[in-house]
Amino acid sequence: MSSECLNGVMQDTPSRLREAAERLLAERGAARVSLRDITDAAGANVASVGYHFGSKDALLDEVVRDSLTEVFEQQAALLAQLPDDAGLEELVRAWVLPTFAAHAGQDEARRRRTRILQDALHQPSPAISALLAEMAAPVQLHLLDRISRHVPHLSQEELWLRHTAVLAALGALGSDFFAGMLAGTDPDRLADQLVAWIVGGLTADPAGPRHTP
Amino acid sequence: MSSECLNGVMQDTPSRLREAAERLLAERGAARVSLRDITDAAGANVASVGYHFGSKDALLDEVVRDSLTEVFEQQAALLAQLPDDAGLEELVRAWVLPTFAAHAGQDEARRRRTRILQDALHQPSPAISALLAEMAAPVQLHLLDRISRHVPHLSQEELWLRHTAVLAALGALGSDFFAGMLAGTDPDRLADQLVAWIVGGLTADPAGPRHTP
DNA sequence: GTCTATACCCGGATAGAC
DNA sequence: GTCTATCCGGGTATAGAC
Repeated sequence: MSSECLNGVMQDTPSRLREAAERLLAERGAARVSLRDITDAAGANVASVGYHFGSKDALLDEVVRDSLTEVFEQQAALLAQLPDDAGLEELVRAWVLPTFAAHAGQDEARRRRTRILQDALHQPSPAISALLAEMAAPVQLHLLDRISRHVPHLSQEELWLRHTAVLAALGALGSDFFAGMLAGTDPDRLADQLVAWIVGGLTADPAGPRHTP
Repeated sequence: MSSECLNGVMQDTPSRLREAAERLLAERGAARVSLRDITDAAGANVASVGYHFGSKDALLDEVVRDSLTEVFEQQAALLAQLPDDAGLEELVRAWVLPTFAAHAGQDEARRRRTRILQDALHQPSPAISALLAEMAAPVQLHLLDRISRHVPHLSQEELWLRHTAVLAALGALGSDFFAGMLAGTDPDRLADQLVAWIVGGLTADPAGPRHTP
């Protein structure tokens, strides 16, 4: 029997595993989800993950990949929608909203995706890091290109550093520790404040040579 | 026998465990250090950690606590040394250097400490988070107080967000993923550029109310 | 009081029966 | 395709040697 249905909603084992993994990943983060948690939630056997996906990590990678694809597509769509002469703040907003702000009153699926992206962003796992770098590259490069027109005083290197630092901050702010420090602030307001901060950081004058007037 | 010496250098078991744990923690990060790694490196039995420290986490907490103490003391010393009318950039420099820049040509012990602090900063472990919050609080509050004089246009809430975001970025930049993105940049130069970026972010105008001219 | 051997539980992977 | 049994590595608790 390859499907478990009551009212025709449940699908085959791989789908159920994917669904359970995605839900648990978004709820608890990769660090606190065991193989048994997933298979129990999916009503499947421990070995089923190995059979259908190869390993726990392979399943998680797939789930993360799907989530990231949608987040980055959303980001790309927002960017494509902006006129060619869009202001820096609009660009930053298109950058930040899909990766962070969806904590707010968005639909369940979207909230899951951003949780998963943030979890991936502060994940030390090499596989996920590679995945992230591979998938983020196209949008981020496009973003950098458009941002660079607004900050001509920055070298490539310096813009790259700031972009990286902002990404690092966005990822880390999703962790329990930092999220706890910011609990109590309205998420929409938080997004606005983050955008203002990021724009300020990007437009700042570059570091001059030390002790040289 | 409570000590293992060749030339009178090696100490008792707890010290050797602490030393090994500190070294491995700085080298690989908490996620990739097992109890057996530590005890093997220290020439001790698996159970010795439980006996002397209670648990692996307790030992790691102790090591982290020691490292953080020194980092925050250094930060406090740098701050105390600055004149009352110190500029924002100097304040930020005193903030960033102990927590980040020591990647550079510093001595071994200091490099270890900053590696451990960065690892702790992007560690999801609740115990470490609590530790971090407890230990960082005094210096960070003092820092915030002095910074706030330079950015009177920011509300408490907004300054807190930016401070948190910068902390998050500093922690995450130490992770393999982000460190890899910045490999190839001279560490001293990186520190200067980070300072410039942070100052810019702090001095940026706050977020206005959305869609209200 | 210090240390060791050992056994236990958990989590992931996998071989082989069905 | 599915399941059981088993192995291995990791953290912990304890019994007993010295």
